[in-house]
Amino acid sequence: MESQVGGGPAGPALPNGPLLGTNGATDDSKTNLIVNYLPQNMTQDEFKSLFGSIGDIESCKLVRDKITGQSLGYGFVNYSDPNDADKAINTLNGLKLQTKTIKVSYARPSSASIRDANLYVSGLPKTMSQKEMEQLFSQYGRIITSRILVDQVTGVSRGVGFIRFDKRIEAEEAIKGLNGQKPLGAAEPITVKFANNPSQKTGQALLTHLYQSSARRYAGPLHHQTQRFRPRDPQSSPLSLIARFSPIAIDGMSGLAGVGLSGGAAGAGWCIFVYNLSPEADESVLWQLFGPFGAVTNVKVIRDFTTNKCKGFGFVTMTNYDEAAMAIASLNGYRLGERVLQVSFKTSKQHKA
DNA sequence: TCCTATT
Repeated sequence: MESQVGGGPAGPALPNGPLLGTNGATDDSKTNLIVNYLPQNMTQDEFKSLFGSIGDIESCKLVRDKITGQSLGYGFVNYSDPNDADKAINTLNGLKLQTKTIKVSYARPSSASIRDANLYVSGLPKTMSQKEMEQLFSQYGRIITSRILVDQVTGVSRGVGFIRFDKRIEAEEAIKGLNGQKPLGAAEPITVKFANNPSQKTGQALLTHLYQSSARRYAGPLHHQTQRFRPRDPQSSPLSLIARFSPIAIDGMSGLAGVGLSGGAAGAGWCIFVYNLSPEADESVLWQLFGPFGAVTNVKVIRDFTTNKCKGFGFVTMTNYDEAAMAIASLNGYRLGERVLQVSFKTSKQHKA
């Protein structure tokens, strides 16, 4: 649906490495997706597992900070089959994971012209809605995302927000046209400038971020998103956290799978047995149920080979014991539609030493 | 005065 770069502009695009046209068949605009608003603690393996549940993945990448290894909260998935990409958008877009609602959409062709196109806007009238702000900016180009920040308690606008344009030149034009201007009937002029670069975070900010993103989340599926936790006792946080967020931990599944944990074939973690799923149940329902409790590395719905219907049970693998225990405590007896789930740690009969 | 969308 997006017009491709070959649309005819004789301008200085495509410096030397065209993304397509090599053999006439490399158009990935229908297989390549971008995924936004991922939970901070999702790993590459979890990311791959989630999107691999839809269909064969050609490649996927969770984008991480080059230095800290921390997830930047978005990633790319390239499916082998365009139909699977379409299916991923239809079934995974809007999926709630922890406190985030993920967004799944086709990736635009990568290009320098779409980078640094994010604007920070302040001084907005408190009454201005996101839609009104978009209307104000839309005259300068195609808006990819917009957001108005609100007070976490009252929900009222803080008068600041973000506008991401498709192209950086559009953002530049918007600054020229709107910075210092008064929107229609507003008492004060707004300030429009490029947003801070995410990589500008100080070490202190990063540390704070680590503490916050690791604070225990609520107990219960899919609902309230309270972020009001106090920083934990410093003594209780450091090592497990650092391990969790280090590059070693992120890529460590391959080499040390199963060590010290009840491992399943799916990899290291705590395997959870989920019983009384409906015949129509699919992987996404397991992600929805367990995702809010913490790091989920794998989900599997057991299906009848011939009918392809769920046989009534499935498995979920979670990385951390306390999150798994919380999920079990909360979801065992949980009513899903007309059914009451039974949830417990998987009892392993194999491999009795 | 900053939500985290370009490999």
